[in-house]
Amino acid sequence: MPAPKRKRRSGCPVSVSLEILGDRWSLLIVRDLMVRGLRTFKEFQGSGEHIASNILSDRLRRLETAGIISAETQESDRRRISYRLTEKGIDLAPVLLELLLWGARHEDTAAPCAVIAGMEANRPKVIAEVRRRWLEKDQTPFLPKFQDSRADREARGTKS
Amino acid sequence: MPAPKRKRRSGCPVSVSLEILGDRWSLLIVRDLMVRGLRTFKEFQGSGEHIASNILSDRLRRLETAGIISAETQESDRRRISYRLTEKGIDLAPVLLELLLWGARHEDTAAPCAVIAGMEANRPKVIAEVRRRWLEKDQTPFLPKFQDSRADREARGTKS
DNA sequence: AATCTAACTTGCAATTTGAAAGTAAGCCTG
DNA sequence: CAGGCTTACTTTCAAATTGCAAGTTAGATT
Repeated sequence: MPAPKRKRRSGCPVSVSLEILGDRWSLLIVRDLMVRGLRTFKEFQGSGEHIASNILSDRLRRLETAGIISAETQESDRRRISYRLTEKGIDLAPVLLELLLWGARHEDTAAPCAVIAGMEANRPKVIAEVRRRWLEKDQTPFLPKFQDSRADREARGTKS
Repeated sequence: MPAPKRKRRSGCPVSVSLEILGDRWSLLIVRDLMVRGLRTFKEFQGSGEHIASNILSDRLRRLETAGIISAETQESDRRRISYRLTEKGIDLAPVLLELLLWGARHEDTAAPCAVIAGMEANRPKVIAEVRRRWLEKDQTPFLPKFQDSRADREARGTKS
């Protein structure tokens, strides 16, 4: 309902969503906040995909401008800024879940089949759990880091 | 299961999906194929968001390489190339649907509330219908073009 | 006071985008 | 069957974006 931004390419909701989220990094930050319990700049940097600090800074600003995350300096250490998903941000859970399921089904990823099958069969439960964790500020990781893909591991195994 | 591409940022399925789909255009082409019945280069160009021809060409190539669409030159006119979603491509329906619902809920778009509410309440039916149309090559548009947003219309109404 | 740390900025080269113009293959018309 | 159209691209080139490395600044720590 809110936010009449600048000029849009079109009024199509898909197009509008993609203007906000359509890049290689924004949804990864949302993922880190949503299912990995990460909160700070430094944690995002160490998140495995090696985002450059200027890009991370830019994306955090855009996500905040878009109302998807909010920033708050921590009381205990005022250098630290805690980022948190807004309601609009947590509402991206279904998008992220479907992206995860699609990637796991059609690409070579490090996600265990059993986990994926479980999520696929219980979408509403997964969403509800993610949402509950957000509400209660439960910060324990819901999903692990999925270190590397099968291809990567094999490449390492069969060295050269 | 297939396709061990080149080097991945990580094995996380979300990250992998975003490496393939994470840009402003790819999913719009998928949308045009999935719900608007568009098939050809020219039709995509006229789809409302004004994609440049070099970008469109590049994205079609990438989507084909990724196994999301397939290309076939038409018998009737061999200049014409018909693009079609593969199974992997039609499996993006849930991703697109969730992006649509999120955009419609949180941004100012041209999608009628009633339509959105209907889709939100009947996700499986919407997906099934989209899939059925794909299987049967039913080309009649499932969703319209969503000409422009409320903001746009108001701006035009209150001219200057 | 000196050092460390977190979250940025800045500089700059390399890549990507986007608008416009060009091209090549295949149709179509007189 | 020549000349003009149409479709699907390429090419060109300026502008914007990315990514790496090297600062910078406010605040904590020793």
